[in-house]
Amino acid sequence: MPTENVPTLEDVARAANVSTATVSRCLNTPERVVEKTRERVMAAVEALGYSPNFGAQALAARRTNTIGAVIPSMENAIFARGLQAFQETIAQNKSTMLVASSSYRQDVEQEQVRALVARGADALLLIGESRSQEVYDFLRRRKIPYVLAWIYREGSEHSLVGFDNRAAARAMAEKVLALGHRRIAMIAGVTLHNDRARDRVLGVREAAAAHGVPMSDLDVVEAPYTFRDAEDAFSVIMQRETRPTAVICGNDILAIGALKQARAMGLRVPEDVSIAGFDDIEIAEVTEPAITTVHVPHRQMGHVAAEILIRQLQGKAAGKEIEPESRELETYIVERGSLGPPPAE
Amino acid sequence: MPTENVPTLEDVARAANVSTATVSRCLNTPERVVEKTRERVMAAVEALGYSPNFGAQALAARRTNTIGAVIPSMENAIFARGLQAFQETIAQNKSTMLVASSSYRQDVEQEQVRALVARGADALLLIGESRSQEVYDFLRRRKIPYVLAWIYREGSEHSLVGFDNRAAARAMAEKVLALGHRRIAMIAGVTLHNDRARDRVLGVREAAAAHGVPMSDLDVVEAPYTFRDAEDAFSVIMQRETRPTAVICGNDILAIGALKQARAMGLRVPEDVSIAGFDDIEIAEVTEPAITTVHVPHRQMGHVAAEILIRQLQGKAAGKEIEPESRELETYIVERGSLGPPPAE
DNA sequence: TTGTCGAGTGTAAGCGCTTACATTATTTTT
DNA sequence: AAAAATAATGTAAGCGCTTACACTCGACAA
Repeated sequence: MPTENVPTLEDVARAANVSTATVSRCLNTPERVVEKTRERVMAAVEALGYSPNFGAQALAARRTNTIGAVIPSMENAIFARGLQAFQETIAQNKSTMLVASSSYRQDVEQEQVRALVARGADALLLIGESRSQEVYDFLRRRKIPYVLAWIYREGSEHSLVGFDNRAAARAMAEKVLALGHRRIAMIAGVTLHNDRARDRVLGVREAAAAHGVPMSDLDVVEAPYTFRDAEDAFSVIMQRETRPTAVICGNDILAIGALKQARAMGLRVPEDVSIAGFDDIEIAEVTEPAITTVHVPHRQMGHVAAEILIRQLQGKAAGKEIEPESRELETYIVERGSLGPPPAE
Repeated sequence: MPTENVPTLEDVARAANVSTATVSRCLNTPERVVEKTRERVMAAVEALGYSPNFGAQALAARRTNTIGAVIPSMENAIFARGLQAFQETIAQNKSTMLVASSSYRQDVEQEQVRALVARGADALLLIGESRSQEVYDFLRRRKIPYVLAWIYREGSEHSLVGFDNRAAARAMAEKVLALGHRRIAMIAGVTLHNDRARDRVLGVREAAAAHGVPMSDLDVVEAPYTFRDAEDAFSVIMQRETRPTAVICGNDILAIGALKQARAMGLRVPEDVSIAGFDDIEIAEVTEPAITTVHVPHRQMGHVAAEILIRQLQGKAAGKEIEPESRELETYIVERGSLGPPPAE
């Protein structure tokens, strides 16, 4: 039976009859300790049920083996899979992930970044690129490696792991246009402080313009990422003079809300109106009809983001400067049932 | 411009021309410092951009202001809302939440508990009650307050915040039986190491037995909480000699998978077959038909769990023994479209 | 044999903070 | 106005660990 009080390094050292330095080495750099000693120490560790004190370790080593992530929301599944992959990769590297969510608010995000850094996060995963310069300055001054995910563009000064939201959205719009749709509308996410949402709108607008299809400001309505808001947005869109034949949504949550509202309005999808999503989260597959959407490589994104951070951390430990490293991932359109040709007039 | 290096308490003390103790007090117990001094110190804190070193603080104060949570999965929305509420309440108390997910595996969970404690978690939120005694012993020895959520039963030695899964499932089954169904089946979650899943099965069986409705082992099939597995399970069930007229699912994910498969098989819900869910996660509302399910007070659960932990932590700081405190919450059935009377024979 | 070297281990100085206790300033009491 | 009580601040001892540096000792070269 272990003692009442939590054992310390010193207890182990005493039990194994070595110095605390040796115990520490056994735990951190076992190859620097001769086998016989190591065995003795490990036995003592085992016997006492020793586990290092995190604070002390962090203080002395100036490193916490903790990587933080600030995501906009944990209430929907958009970031869940990516984060899961991120965490798995982090864990393989003997680090822990700390998550915080910002509710899509820039001020909250900034607060969370500070909190995570204050708690010793060695590195950070953030979503998207648009945030106050202050945050970047803060991170740079503190020399904290960070990677921005869910986004990619050439020539950024940051480390980016993601895809070109604009191009992907454009591709989806192209597909919609290719099917013959000429009246299209969009339910976008809230674009304020959200570059992914913004880029997706841009992509759709670009494609429309390229095909000479007019899209007024009224054809793009923004909605927070909830089913309810999407339903309302869809209603608004469909009550306009000339109804669109296709509604492109900023993500799958919005698409599902739109789909539900379409049904409520007695519209068949895709016969009466087509709906397209973005993200390919799990539920996009189980609706009726299933959502045609842009597949995003969530797991790969989380995985690669983790790898980059780990590499930067190693470089930093070796005294090198942190240098940005980006990676573009591919998206593709998954054709399911919600997108079809426009109804004959 | 702040200095190149991260400022320490001592830097602040020097800048404000006071001792480090005073600075520490300004930050932690401001009422113990006279206003004029405090202003001076705060100005210095501001000017230097000081933020305390987490490790040092944890080491000296023997407390991290971190509360850990180990949930079975973050890939589906089951725990998301509850966790969000938990985190909000924790945050109000100037603590941070650390999340880990166990992928519904008991050994992984045990590992995560250790990891969180090693990382200095002051208290822990766990899901359900069924885990190795070792874990409880470990927590008790380390004097770490913990609460078990998503579950409730009388007379537990632990702190429980949740609802009676068995009674809730029984109520749902009663409702199904009251509608006239006499051939019912269940798609349950994997019951191994999962008391919520187990209790839900028990509740359904109890109700069936009470009404003299036979339920063989074949009528209850277990499936991991994914759409795909639920689809397969539904197929299996519907291929049996005598088809059930109602399928009660262990949670909404399973219900949605079942619903999808029903459609794929050309069965109308609820005309040909009724489907019931459990949890009332957001998507249960947007399927067609929407899922009739057991509403679980996710947010309240997270909120109350956090409150209990905070209280226990305060008690502990005051030198008291940790004493378990439980709270039962109410569930109710939300009637939507997926449950109806059985088809006429 | 002596000197050199390197591997293994120990010594001890912090890491940046909190807090018990000591000291000094201020207020209250008599 | 002096004594006593109280409030504000300072002093300094850790908290439990890592790691630079010092030391010991056997292997090997000269």
